[in-house]
Amino acid sequence: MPELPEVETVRRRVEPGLLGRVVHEVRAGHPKVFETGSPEELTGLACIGSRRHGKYLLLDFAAPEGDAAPRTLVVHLGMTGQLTFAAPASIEDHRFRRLPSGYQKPLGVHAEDRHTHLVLAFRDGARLLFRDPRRFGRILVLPPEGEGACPRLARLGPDALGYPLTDFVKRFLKERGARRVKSVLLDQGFLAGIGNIYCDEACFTAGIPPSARADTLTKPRVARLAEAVAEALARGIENAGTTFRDFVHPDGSSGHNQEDLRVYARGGEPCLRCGTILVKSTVAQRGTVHCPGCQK
DNA sequence: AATTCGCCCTGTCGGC
DNA sequence: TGCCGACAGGGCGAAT
Repeated sequence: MPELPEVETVRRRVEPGLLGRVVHEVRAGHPKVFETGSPEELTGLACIGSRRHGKYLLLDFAAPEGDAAPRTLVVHLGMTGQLTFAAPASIEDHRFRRLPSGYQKPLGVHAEDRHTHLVLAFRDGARLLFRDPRRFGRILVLPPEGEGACPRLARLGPDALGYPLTDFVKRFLKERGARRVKSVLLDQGFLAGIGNIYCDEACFTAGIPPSARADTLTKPRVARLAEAVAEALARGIENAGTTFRDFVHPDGSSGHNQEDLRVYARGGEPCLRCGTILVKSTVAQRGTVHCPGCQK
């Protein structure tokens, strides 16, 4: 489930291939994937840069000569979204799919299939593909002035990457309410980019149970939580994202942060720090793992 | 007003 | 072996 580190990894790795390339042809798949605007509007435009806000990837396009109106392609990967880039001469790998035994995948770009919902074919033959079997992902095409008016983006709080710890503490204390800690961290309006994996990991590092009521945390513990969130995200990016099943880099390769996780997906296994058996439960309607020994 | 619930989706996995 | 229910969960609108 692509969260901030996964999206940032995709952004960094897909941008070099996109810069300067001009969209020649657009193929769109399932209509429900497209929420606002149409990808056809990108035809003739060149990619001039990329941004990210929380889990949203924003690709900016402008006319090479400057006569057509610019557009921003907004991509949310949802649960199973994959954004891949095929260089002009690359060969499609029809074996591109998850292997039953683990996260090793053949290198290559997936062939267009029934789950491919967007293909941007560039003039030189390169292609950007969006594939999403479960279709929780969304694609929006916005004019520059449409960004502020887009409800999805407007609802987002500040991006979690590089967010000042003092601001985190201040706003957490002010906005936490009677919710559980996990509920606050997952709230994209509070902070944009944290999902289930990095939430559980940060709570473990901070020694806070995800189910604790947010309004019971003392200020020092909130400060620890802020640090833990920053640390979890930074490590996720260093490790190029977490690949359990579907997440892939634009070239089809995998992240390796899954080897560095302390609690997520480790329910029933011993805690790496104290040996206590990790407990799996449901908090804020999400599968949650924590260590009863380390998180009190 | 704040918080929780139900729904959208398909592939995978465990149990029988 | 094969079928089937449970599960994964981000975000949004509805319900409480």
